[in-house]
Amino acid sequence: MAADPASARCVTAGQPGRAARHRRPLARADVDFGRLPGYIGYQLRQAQSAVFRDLSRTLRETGVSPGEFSLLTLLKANPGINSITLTRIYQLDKATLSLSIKGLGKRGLISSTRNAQDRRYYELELTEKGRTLLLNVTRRIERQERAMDTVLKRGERGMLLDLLQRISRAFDQ
Amino acid sequence: MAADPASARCVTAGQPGRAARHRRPLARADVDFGRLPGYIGYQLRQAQSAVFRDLSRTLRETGVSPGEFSLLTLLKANPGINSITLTRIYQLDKATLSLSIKGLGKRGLISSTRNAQDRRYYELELTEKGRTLLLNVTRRIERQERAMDTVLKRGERGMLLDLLQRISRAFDQ
DNA sequence: TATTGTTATACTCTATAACTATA
DNA sequence: TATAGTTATAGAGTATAACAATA
Repeated sequence: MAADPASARCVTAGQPGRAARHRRPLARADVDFGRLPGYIGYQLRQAQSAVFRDLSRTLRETGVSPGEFSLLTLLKANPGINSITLTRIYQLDKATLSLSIKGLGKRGLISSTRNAQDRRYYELELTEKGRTLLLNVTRRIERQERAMDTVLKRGERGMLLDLLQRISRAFDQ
Repeated sequence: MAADPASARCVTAGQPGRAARHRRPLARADVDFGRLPGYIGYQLRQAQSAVFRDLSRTLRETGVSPGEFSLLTLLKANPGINSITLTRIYQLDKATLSLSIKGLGKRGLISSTRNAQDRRYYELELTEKGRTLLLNVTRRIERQERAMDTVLKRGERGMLLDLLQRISRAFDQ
């Protein structure tokens, strides 16, 4: 692939050659992406990071991160769920989740109640404050989802969700 | 927070109620995901992290991270590119990219040549060692891509790539 | 003055290991 | 002995700010 081997090697600075074409920074449009755009892994990362970047901005004033939003939503739908179940869902270590849960608890968004039948478990639940904040955050999330719909034609959202789920499942462990 | 005796503020431990249903950990199938599965942002994160997790395992013995793979590929396709151009592509801070580049340089995978016309620029290029390693890494990446194809029907890869690109562009700054 | 690049520092997210308590 | 959960620590990956060199 390297046309002229003399073109760089740390010593040829200034010699005319391939590299000399890049004296000025390339515009994005002039960059050759090679096979990257054909890789699902690459496009997935690009899309995810663009969405994540936008979402972090949108959620900043709520003080809730995208990951915490998922956690709160799961807690709302499954009051009393414990952290071991959450680790199975997220494929995160229990120590990692323990920190997230501690953070949400410190902010008064969730409560943790020891189970009387088996005192090793803590039942997690949204507090009133947590429920209220979650409503606000959910509105912002859904505004972002509607923004995505503006670049999707009818039926394409469902298609995309299905394709993404199949990719996830393909690598489930 | 769970270990905190103050968690007794929840006081309902042991009382029969909603939480009592969850004395034992829920299986994943029994968890209510609420509206999460309908959010593109959520499915994107799940898919991306599943793929990333698998890839990190696959690439471990090469010593190259997924992000470094993209960087090396771009360097191969655009010999002489400089780091400012790379920051535009990746939307990463120049300080962040400087660290990645330093890492690749230390491992002898890329060379950095000062431009003689404008000595502020460094032209980046793969070394022979970098080219050889990239071939190996690319083989692994493409094996993963073929694994994804086993869950996709004819035409669906192209559809997915197109949808992901549109989502990325929708949030391009 | 503006641009390319580096370094110091810090923050977030994550994992591993060692620990406590409970069963 | 096994399970739920916490804490300490460390490693990525990232950003901000201050800086040096060059234009």
